[in-house]
Amino acid sequence: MNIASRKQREIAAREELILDCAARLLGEVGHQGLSMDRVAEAAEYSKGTIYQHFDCKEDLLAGLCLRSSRDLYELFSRAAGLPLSPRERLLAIAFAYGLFIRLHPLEFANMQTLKSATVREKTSEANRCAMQSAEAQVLNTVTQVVRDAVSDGDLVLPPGITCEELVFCLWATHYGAASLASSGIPFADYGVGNIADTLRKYMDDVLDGFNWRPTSDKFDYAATQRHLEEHVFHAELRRLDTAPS
Amino acid sequence: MNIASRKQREIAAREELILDCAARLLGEVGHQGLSMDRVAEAAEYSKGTIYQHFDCKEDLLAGLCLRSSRDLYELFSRAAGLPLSPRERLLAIAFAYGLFIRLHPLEFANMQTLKSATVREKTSEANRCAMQSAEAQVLNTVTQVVRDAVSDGDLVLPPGITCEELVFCLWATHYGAASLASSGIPFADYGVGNIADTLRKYMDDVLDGFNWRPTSDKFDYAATQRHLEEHVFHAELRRLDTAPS
DNA sequence: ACCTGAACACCGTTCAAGT
DNA sequence: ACCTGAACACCGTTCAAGT
Repeated sequence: MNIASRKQREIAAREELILDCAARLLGEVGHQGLSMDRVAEAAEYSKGTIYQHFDCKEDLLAGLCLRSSRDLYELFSRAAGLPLSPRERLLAIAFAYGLFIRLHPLEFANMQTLKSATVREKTSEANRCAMQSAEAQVLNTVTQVVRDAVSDGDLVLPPGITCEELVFCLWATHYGAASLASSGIPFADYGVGNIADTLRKYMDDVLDGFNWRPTSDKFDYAATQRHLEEHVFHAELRRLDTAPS
Repeated sequence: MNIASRKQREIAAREELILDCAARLLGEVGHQGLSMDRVAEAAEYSKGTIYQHFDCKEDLLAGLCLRSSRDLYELFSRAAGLPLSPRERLLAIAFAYGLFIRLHPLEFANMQTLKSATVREKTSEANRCAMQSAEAQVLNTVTQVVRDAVSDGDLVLPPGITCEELVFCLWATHYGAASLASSGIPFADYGVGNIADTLRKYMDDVLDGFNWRPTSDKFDYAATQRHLEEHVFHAELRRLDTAPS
């Protein structure tokens, strides 16, 4: 029994090593250059051993995506747990999302890849379930903030829309904006210079439109933004400035 | 001169033939199965000839994407040109977008692929420019409807947000929702059963929040929706019912 | 029992050889 | 001048042969 569990730990450690190597390779050679050969070589195992851990390449990518989801969950948890009003905490989550994408552009691109039905259905069931539950954790973190706003009386949802549905639409907006922003389409030519600023302004207007109190004419959300930048996520922002990949 | 122009026409016709074959193959073998070998075989030309038309595989996919953008532009033009109020016409455009995605799921997936910076930068400059101008046409169609609303006095934009920026955010929302919807993530488990209905309801609330007149408490937009389904896009919807791929 | 790496099928791309 | 398809390098995946 003891031997078996030690063996299990070793296998888990090797899986982590493989994922570490894959993550590093992603940064060095990009998504296209990441091949099973290179992963095997970097991890100093044979390809057959890699395939004992991951059913196929997509499954390996799913492993990376799962890690990213957990990183994202940590950032979201920090944002959602701040001693601020629900609307400020939602702003903090949106900020954390943009921050995550800027900190980990390749990991975000990989998460986008995994949001393709054809890719996803090739992953192992174990990894797919794990990803699903990680995604649910992330979503629930946001949903809870909206629920807090409702129970505090800050937000009255319009009839026919639930907290979960609102969160889905907010997610779609931010995910869509991030996807388009990373597409290389020259939006500046269309009159959209700074996408992050545009999105933040738009979300202010949308939440004001939902009459989510305190509305932005009664509260200085720009000050919250500065607080997030200068204190809450200061360390992460510094990492961005020093290493602009 | 005459001979040269005839030759040019023949080359253009062959390019269309190649794209026809590629589009058909996309439906038959999917994105993964679409190889340059298969395209060459289906078009009954050698691979070398295919490469005379398209610099690389990504360039061929860009050719398909360009066609899809033109199809989308046609649908949007019809929606934007309806003899209805600006807000109804925006609803019609949103409907057309959802319709396009349901009619051409594989083409939409291909357009998503082309919205990746790494893929896009491999395409030929000619195709990239053509895609860009096609995208601009699509975007401008929507922007014009918003401009009409502003000049009619139906919509007063909040300070600090332009028509173009609003359109970008609306696009991000619908694009993001469509991407997530086609990801295979089981949103029903999170409490979002029907994504299309959710999005429509949310957009009603958002536009009401912007006080875009007539607001939905003064006007029956569900009736507009029925009108679109039963008359304007009736033929397309029938195609969907008869051939549910 | 576990790991290896040669072998296989396939793919994108090129280019010398044909017509 | 234009087209062809063999050849090349690479990739994901498998599995017989080792230890």
